[in-house]
Amino acid sequence: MANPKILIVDDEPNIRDLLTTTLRFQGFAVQSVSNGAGTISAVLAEEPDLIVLDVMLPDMNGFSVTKRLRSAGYTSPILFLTAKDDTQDKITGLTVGGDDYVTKPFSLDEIVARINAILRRTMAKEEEAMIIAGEITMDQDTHEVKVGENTLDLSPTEFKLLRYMMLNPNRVLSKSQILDHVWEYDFNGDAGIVESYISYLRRKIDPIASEPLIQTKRGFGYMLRVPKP
Amino acid sequence: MANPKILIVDDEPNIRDLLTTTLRFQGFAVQSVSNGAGTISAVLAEEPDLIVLDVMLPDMNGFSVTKRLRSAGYTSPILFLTAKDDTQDKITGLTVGGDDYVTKPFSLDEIVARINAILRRTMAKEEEAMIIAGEITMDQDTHEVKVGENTLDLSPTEFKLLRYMMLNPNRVLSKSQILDHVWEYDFNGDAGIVESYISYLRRKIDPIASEPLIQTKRGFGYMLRVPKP
DNA sequence: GCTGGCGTTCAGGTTTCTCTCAGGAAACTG
DNA sequence: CAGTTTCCTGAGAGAAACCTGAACGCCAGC
Repeated sequence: MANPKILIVDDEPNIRDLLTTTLRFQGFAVQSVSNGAGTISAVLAEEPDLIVLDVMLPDMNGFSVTKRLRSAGYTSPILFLTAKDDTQDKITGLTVGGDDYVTKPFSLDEIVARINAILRRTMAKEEEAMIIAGEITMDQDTHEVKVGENTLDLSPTEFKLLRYMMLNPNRVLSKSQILDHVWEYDFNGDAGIVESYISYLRRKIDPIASEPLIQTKRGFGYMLRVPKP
Repeated sequence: MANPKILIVDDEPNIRDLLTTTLRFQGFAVQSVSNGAGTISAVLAEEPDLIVLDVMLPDMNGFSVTKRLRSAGYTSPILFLTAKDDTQDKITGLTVGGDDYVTKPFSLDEIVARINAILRRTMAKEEEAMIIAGEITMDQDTHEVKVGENTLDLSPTEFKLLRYMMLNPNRVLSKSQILDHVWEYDFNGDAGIVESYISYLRRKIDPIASEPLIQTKRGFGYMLRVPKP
């Protein structure tokens, strides 16, 4: 099967570029438009497998766009981008079927994970819900993480950090790389927070792992060590 | 495949020349421009496989340039050059979609290694993460170095020095040559530090190697001896 | 309103690294 | 063989990178 097609709808050029670059790098075929009016024609022309749709557009809102898409016969799922203070019922009104939403500002890791989760359900992409890295297993649907037989209890950020590392095993990841992928794109703090969270993860993983799995590569970053298969 | 094309964007002529010469010698097809305005047209005309982009340009900053490149449909990776005292949050947002950054002042070895790492991932250049020189192997992704079956634990500088020597085996490398490639370009200390680091390397390698691998060519420099295959 | 979990910052402590220097060893020169 | 040059390496000062406990504010749920 060819690469899934994704259409991005957002009026902020920064967000559009950020998403376009990231998703292209993930192997998706990406198109983007900046307003609601262009969405309909782009969808009809491209027939994307998924739409990333900002709810607040200058010319029309997510309801109108969705309504018009649905009545035009488009049935593929939509991932909505909403502001954090949007009311819950406004959001639930939008997400029917395989749809989902993430709040702005998001982290890139988050968006990619959600998109894969949706596509896993709608296209028959089997088997990818489970991430396995050595003795650690992570179920992206249930958020269950295990080291050997022991279940790990992680905070949301710990979970995302570990997921990012598990998706890039045996590779040195710099602190800013981690920051860019795991934290929200407008995070404006110090890279020291990565050190803190690495410390938290170690405290939870090391006591039950057979060996230290998170290694420090001084001067370069961190690495999740996974033995060769 | 033809040689990868690289575009260098920096306003300091010294840096431009330094990079141009080095990268041409590495076999890349190199072009260079001095400001942000010229970048767009150069990119569209040349379609480089990678851009080396100084974040601080006189006419516009790296963010603006990147933004305009991305919205012009240019998707190839960018290696950013940033000042070391730029706060980390300025760097944040840069390492997305295969992009990377190095801080000024850099070492030539560093730049070349990063460029190759990026191209390895974006163009399907497989298998080159591993550098092999006789009984020494070096994995550039995991930073793992082995002599035979034994793993070596190296400091960052030791690692870079050994990498440079492994990339130039059976060739006498003068101390100033080593200094130019392994140390940052503005380092103005004594060449004696190379002696120190050669000594460190020997102390770690010789006990587990079958024979002394680093040879002194008195009056000329050092050489990593690798038997013909 | 209270509580507890979470994200974030910060500072002290610790480890590790870089770089310099100087005395001694080795190699070359005449 | 004595003098000279070059190289080797131990010791150590200082800096950088890293780790971690503690504190604070925020927010959700009770």
